[in-house]
Amino acid sequence: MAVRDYGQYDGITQALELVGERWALLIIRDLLVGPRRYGELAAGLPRIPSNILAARLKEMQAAGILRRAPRSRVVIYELTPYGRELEPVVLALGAWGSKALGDPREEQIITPDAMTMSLRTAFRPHVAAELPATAYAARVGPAELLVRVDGPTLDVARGDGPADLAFSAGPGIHRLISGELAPDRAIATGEVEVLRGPRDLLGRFASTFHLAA
Amino acid sequence: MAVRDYGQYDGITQALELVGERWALLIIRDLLVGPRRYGELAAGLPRIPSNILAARLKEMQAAGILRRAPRSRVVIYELTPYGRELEPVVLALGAWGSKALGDPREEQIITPDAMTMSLRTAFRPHVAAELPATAYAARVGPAELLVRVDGPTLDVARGDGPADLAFSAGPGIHRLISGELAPDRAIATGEVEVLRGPRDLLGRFASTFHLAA
DNA sequence: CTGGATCCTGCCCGATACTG
DNA sequence: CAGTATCGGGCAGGATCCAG
Repeated sequence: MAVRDYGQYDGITQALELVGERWALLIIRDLLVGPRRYGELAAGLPRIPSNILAARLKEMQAAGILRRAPRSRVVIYELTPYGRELEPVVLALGAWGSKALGDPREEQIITPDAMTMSLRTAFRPHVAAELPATAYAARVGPAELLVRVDGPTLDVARGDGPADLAFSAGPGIHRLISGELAPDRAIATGEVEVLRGPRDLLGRFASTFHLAA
Repeated sequence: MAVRDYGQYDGITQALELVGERWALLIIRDLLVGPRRYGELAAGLPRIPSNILAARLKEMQAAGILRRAPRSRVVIYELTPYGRELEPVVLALGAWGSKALGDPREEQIITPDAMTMSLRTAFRPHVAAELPATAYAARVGPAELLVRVDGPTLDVARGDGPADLAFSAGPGIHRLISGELAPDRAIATGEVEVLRGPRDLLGRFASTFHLAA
């Protein structure tokens, strides 16, 4: 730890020493959605080598960012309060990076946890507060999410459920959120397919989840 | 770029592909203070190998984060507007990391640019707005900074100048900003030495620059 | 002298096999 | 299922060298 060290004393450097290594912040991203088992983390990060996942978990545990918690026969990993304080960092990174997202390449996948954090990034509570409570069932690739907006609060859960609007989308959903693609055009081009519910609710979705340019 | 790829399509992953590699965000940190020449960047990051610095500059230039700008015979590097949008990310990282800063190790240094960004991180504009305009001349290790607070705006420049309060501090200045160390105790223990001006202005400094727990 | 490019060494990462 | 062990390759680290 002492050799491969940035050698500076300030907050940014310290942060990078703790979570600056490869894969670390993606593990944090998934744990911000909820506690996860080792296998769940591995499934959400298909390209991570298992030794790297194990190493990162150990390092971040030693740093007080996450903890191994035994839960009725199985072990789960969960963020400590200090680890949860990384949420603004992850949201800021997500907001910045999403502006540089082009079209997805063939091998790029969208995982449920990544999609959940993207929605949290794009969520505009002050806009949502003015709108009626709405539940959306969104299927993005293989990810099924139940998105409940109630006033200024957002809840995203995996799986299906009762929803005012159910739709299925490809990665083009990002262009909808970025405002690059208008809701009705998204439906017209087939990038978003409405499965149940009034299709004009997609406009409400787009104004609730929006990343400013 | 295609092999060492995270393989996911979302904002956070994209951000990490652009600025997630070693040293990248420290270069951004320094460029957020102002345009810098190659040698200035190298001086502010003493441990970076020159090939890595050159490589990062090229990569981030290709990504549209910074640009090489010829300025009267010399080349300077400056952030593009998109690169400047990383400021919230860097500030969030700095705020988070500074909470984990222990005592500095022997070899850890404080550079002027790092200190400038630390001050920006800790600056509380709403508090400063209630206080009279104040100029501080702060010497932290080898870094000499002129810190001007005028209402809700902050300006940090290198070098000396007219100031209401001039003080010299070690790395313990971070404990002052974190609230761990009261201003009068910082003076009493010698962690901060007031060179010119009324010493109770250090209290104003500490309430202007403060990181919430 | 500044702004890099080049070389070599070593370690981290990536991939996979293997084990409690 | 939850990791550990092992090995090869590639990026990082450090010194040196080159061009304008």
